[in-house]
Amino acid sequence: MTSPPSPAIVWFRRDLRTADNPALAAAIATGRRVIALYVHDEDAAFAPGGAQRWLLRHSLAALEKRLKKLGIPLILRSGAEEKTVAAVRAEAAAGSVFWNRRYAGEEIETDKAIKQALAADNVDVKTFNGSLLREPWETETKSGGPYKVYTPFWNSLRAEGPSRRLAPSPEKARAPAGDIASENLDDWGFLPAEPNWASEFSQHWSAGEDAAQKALETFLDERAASYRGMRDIPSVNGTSRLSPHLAVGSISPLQIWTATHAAIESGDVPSAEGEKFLSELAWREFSYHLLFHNPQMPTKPLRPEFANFPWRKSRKDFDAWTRGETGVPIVDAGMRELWRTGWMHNRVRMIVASFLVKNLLLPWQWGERWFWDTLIDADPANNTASWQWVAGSGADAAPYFRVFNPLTQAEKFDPDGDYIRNFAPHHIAAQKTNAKNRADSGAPTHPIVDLAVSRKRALDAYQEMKSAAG
DNA sequence: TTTTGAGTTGTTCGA
DNA sequence: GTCGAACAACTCAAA
Repeated sequence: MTSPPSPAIVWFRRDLRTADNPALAAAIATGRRVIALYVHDEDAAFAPGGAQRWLLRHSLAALEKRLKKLGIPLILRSGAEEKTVAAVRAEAAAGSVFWNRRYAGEEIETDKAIKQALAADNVDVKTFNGSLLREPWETETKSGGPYKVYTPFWNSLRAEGPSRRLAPSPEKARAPAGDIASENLDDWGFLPAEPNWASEFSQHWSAGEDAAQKALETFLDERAASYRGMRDIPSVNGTSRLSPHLAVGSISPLQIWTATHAAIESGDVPSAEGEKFLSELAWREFSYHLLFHNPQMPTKPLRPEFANFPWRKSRKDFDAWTRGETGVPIVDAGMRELWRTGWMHNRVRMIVASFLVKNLLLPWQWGERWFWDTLIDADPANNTASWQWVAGSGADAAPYFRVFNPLTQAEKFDPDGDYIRNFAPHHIAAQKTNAKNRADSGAPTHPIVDLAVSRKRALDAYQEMKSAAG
């Protein structure tokens, strides 16, 4: 007599959805019983930061509901990833484990080790691309290497298109035969208690794949047609706001790509607008391309001459930046939007990052860590690649002499001061009492650094680095 | 192999 | 107020 086929485990990571989930679809297609597993490892590289835990809590709850409709429970376990996956595998006597790939260096190492250990126990491991349009190694220059400049990367991606098809949406899955122990989501402490800094988050964000699909539809129906003109105005809801969903995988870039192309083809979205949106999605792909080919990117400058850059180490200035107390209106507004909503408009991210790195001359790694902890959409590739881009140490980075002037930026992109009024109203009030005030978006009340002096200081520091390197 | 054109997001200065 | 040049060469990607 032969024993019944063993169950298959699907290990969920940053792919918290049932639609277009290649690992889940493949596991169900085997016809075996399916165990859906999520592991929370406090010590993992890129363990979620504080704000993202809020999103994760709600995204996991949504996934649990979705899986229940398919007929299977979501098994929650905490502990070291390698040990925990092995333990659940053994308990359930699973014969195979499926997952969608990750791309940060430490994550690749972890997954490799787990795969080897499982293979040694004769467990079949299958991995998939669930998070990118193309695998980072599938896109190459004509001479065979990775891209280091965005535009040719984008040209190539647009010409080649995604390298996979949408995975079929599952309708039913076979539940595990016996009970498999699961922890309680609410015991993980992902929601803040006192003080509840996330009290406003739910006004701005909804979690789960249904909410993600709705957000995508709304964007394509109502905002994509004016994307190019509106995407840079922080007081306007002009962007897709899909980044939190992408970060935890409640939507896939392929779902976005496919829907956007359909909207272009049906004539609902002008192609120039839709293409611009897709080119922003391609920045995420480019960041993953860079991360895969430069595993040290999260901590070390890509350009070696930055290794000895003369960063300042002022905790005091850094704290003022984190609290939105720099005295520079649009910088303070941005940092307060981040704290209140778990998100910051892309234009303002560039402004506050430039201010930290250039005007305050503080290490981009400090800013990266703060963003990691406070952004609900924190992403290992996007966050590190973008900070390096602003600092000038990254691939295809801004030239060193490009120092944003936060007042000019505010006049340009927040001309009526609507954004500043929303998040840092005290600056507007301060100006109203000043007879000689400039435009609403204008002069800071008491900036912690003089903008002209600190700009010069940044340019000198870069000059110094260059002479030292040369 | 060599050459050539180009490179997300800007600011300031001086005519 | 507007506009072009300077800022700095350097690396990348493709022909």
